[in-house]
Amino acid sequence: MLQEALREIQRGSAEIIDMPRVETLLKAYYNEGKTYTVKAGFDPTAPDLHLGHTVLLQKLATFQKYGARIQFLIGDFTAQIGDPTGKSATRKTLSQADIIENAKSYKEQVFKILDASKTDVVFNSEWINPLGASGMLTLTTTYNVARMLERDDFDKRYKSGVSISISEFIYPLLQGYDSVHLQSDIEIGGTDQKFNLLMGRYLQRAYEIGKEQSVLMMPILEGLDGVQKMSKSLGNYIGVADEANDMFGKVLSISDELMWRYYELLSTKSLDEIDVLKQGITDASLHPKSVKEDLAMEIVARFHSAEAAKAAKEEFDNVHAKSQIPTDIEEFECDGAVWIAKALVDCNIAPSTSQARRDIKQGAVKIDQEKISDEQLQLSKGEYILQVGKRKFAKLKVN
RNA sequence: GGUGAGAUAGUCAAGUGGCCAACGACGGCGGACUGUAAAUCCGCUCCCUACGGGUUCAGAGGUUCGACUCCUCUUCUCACCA
Repeated sequence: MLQEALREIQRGSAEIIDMPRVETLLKAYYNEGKTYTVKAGFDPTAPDLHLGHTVLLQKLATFQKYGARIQFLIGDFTAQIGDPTGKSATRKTLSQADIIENAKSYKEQVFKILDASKTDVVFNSEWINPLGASGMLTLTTTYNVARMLERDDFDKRYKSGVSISISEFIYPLLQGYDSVHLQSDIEIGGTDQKFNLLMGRYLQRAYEIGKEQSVLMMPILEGLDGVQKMSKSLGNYIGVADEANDMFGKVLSISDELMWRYYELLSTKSLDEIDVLKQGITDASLHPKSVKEDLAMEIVARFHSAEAAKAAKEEFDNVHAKSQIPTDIEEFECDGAVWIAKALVDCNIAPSTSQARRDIKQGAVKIDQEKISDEQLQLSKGEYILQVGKRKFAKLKVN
């Protein structure tokens, strides 16, 4: 039991600092029923989560399974500074109302994964504001500039002459102080957070609270392309709020190799179960596609429902395996005869008439399942199902 | 503060007076093959009801029949020096 717990906790992690202590905590849980705390910090600015964010949540859920109480920290105070990740420095400050609103949508999304009864949602302004100037000073005396400059991106920026504001130095200190206040036993975060995570450990020692948190770092999840990290701006993400059909399709579009990565980081299947799947593919008793479908079903079910997952799979089979038209297509209307290229643009399935013409020329455009080749085609009165490529559909009603 | 280099389409990167809507690579899109996988092959990749027209090469002027290419100023980036 303990061994299994340890394995699941280590699963997929990039690095764990002070694993022996994690072991001690778990032993205490199994032997004496003692719980422990695991902290993870989140930015209140972006409640728009994608699967990359859920890697961390998934790990927290694992901890919950093995006796942890989660400190879900919303960094409302630290958000005013902005983590110095090297990106363009200043970000706009959020109003109190915004933060509350964001926190609310966080909860909606997050508790699809986490057990709310074992989670405390906390805001760090709660204890940072009361610190006051003297508290802040005390905090800053615990560290020095030379060590602060050890942080990789500070080092690079300093050497290349890019400005670093003093407030950015404060950021890691505050994040570390959160761990002091919360008396966290373990903190988890992305690998890019290493410096800040270790700061928590260091400050707990400096403040002599009688423990030093262990740190568990999760790797950054690759996006659909399998190369770059999953991010909204790269467009290679699966959003937790994505439509069930979309989500299903996106998961199925990943490569076989990436599938295992997703299994490891996102699935709730145990490592043993996953090994069985891998074995099945090796000896050809399982088809990779069906294994991928299982993963897609699991993910869709998590954020929607089991029924939605089933429906998504059926829809997918219909559309792709049997190449039928999807059941749920966006509808448009227009008046009078319409030029086909214009119609494609109006229905948002082509970006410009130039592109639409090219698509037609290349045989990518279908009307009611029939491939067309005439760029000059005029659509007269009636209803049409327009299609560009394999994925873009629209229904157009010409009046 | 001084000196030098540079700013080209989604990104990187050619192009130094007409052959330039601009080589190439990547990405993206489409097609073939498939499992809407990967790999591979082929085509497309500024806009416009288009064998033609329009607007592009940091910005503003100028020289020229003609400029991404030359000149001036402006803004920004980078390197070296201080």
